[in-house]
Amino acid sequence: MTNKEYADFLLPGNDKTIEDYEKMYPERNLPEGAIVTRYAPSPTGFVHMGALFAAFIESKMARQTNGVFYLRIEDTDQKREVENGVNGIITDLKNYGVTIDEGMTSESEWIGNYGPYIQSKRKEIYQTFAKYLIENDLAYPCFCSEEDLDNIRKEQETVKDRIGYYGKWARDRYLSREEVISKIEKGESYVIRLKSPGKFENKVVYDDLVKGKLELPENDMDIVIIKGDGLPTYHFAHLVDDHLMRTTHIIRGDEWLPSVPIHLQLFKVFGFKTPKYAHIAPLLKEDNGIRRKLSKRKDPEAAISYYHEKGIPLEAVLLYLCTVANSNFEMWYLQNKDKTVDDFKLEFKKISSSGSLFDVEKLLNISKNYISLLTAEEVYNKSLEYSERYDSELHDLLVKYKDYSINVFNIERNQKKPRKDLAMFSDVKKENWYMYDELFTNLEYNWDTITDMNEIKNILNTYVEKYFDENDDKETWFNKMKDLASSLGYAREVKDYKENPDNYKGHVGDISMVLRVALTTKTMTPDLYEIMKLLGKERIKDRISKL
RNA sequence: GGCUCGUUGGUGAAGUGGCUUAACACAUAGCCCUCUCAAGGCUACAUUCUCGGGUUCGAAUCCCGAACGAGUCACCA
Repeated sequence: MTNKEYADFLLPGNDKTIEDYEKMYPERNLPEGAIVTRYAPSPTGFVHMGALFAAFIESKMARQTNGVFYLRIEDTDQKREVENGVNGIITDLKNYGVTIDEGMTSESEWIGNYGPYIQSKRKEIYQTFAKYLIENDLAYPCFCSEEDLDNIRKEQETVKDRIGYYGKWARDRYLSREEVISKIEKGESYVIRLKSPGKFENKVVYDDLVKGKLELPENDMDIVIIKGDGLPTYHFAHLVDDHLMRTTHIIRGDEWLPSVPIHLQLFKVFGFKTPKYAHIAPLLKEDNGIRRKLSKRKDPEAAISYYHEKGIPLEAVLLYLCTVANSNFEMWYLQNKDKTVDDFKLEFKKISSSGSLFDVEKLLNISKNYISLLTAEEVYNKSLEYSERYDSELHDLLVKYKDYSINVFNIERNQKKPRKDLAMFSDVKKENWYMYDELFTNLEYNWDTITDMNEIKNILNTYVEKYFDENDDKETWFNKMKDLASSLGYAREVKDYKENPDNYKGHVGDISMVLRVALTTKTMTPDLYEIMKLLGKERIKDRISKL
């Protein structure tokens, strides 16, 4: 039996060679300095904020160098798979403005010339590469059961040796070919392991784009490359896929840092050019005084759908992620307000090597500023889009009163320092509900300094009878408020009242407040004159008389 | 336990031996402006960079050690 026959015996199936695949997936013809990156999730649910953070950096780096960003699905663990997982990822990415050049576009379709972009459809490719190793005596079958492995580990613990399947502990490493064949003929199941040429005492040095120069022990573990079901492990799939898809930069979470020696070794064994690595720290959350990784299971704010449901604009999320990625972005953006994230050049070197606390407070602040710079029409359109999906009541009102709603959004907006009351589109109803009669029910009035109902009635009646004229401009309107105040024994100016509080019942502000609460029930609203303008004569009189 | 990484305020952080009496932003507090709120303006908020040694005329920045935190050690990714 030749080496080739032996390899075919262990992994029967196709007869392609590595060269065939090299020809099928040639080097990419890209401009100098172009970066090829990928986002490679397993379809186990929806996208996590930390994953979006990584995907954001990956796509940004590709984009700003005129490179390629693609989506590859890592579905080699069939136990963990979730129905419709791929579609969930695609939607989440789309919702957050991360667009792909190549890769999966649905559960089973893809675009690009380096596919399939889903690992379960690449089984033959991995096996071809594994066969090469077997042929060259760099890989071998291992028949250890879970129990066998467990025993090895226990023994290592009692002897206080390093844990793992390596060197003298690699039980099946030296099995003869005859032994292997007879085991297989008996029907024993097996995996394929790398025959690691590394020594733990040796160091491998490599330069991580984020963490800097790192010195790690060489890999000496005979890691599994092909599992019992014929599918590859992450390590092997990483080698094969990122080589054939011509990825230049591997950007991933720093939980992968300890396996870099494995990956470096794999690339070396095949003689392939190693990609550059950038290991980014996870987003953190403070929980009872300790910092831990933001967890999708424990933290609702970890799922990016959370932001979508609240109506936080995707631009704001991206703006925030960009400040976390490169903190100099914040300063740059302050000086370039008319620019967007796309115009900023992200740098690997400026990515923090330790994890950042994910600060929802700051995100909201960014979002608030972002929304304040939009036009009323834009706010309307985005609110419409949001409510269409998440708030049908609001949606109906926005459709029914389109121009009116735009005018409501326009209050204190077209000015140098625009109003900043909306941090997300779910705030629209919270902030503006009283502008819609349909929502102006079940009222609870929050009177401020003046709470005596007789006095309130007196103020309102006097106002409606003597001072209300819907055609007044703002100055006239406000002067009339002052007239009203003084006619009832209140100070025209707040200052006067503060100087001689005993001379007055209150001041013009107290009077305005009565009107404000009567019309909106709230003590905190935007400009009262503007509100009245939009409400109009009939509704003003109506709301006051109903009171 | 082995290996590896990290540690500047409540938070994100700037900072690479003298320009730092530690930038900027968020949060918080106070004042001002003001018909209310939001915004805006002003002010306050680390005498010190986890701790302990060392090198140096000089250290947050360089070296050594410790503490703490994190990651990893699967036929999961």
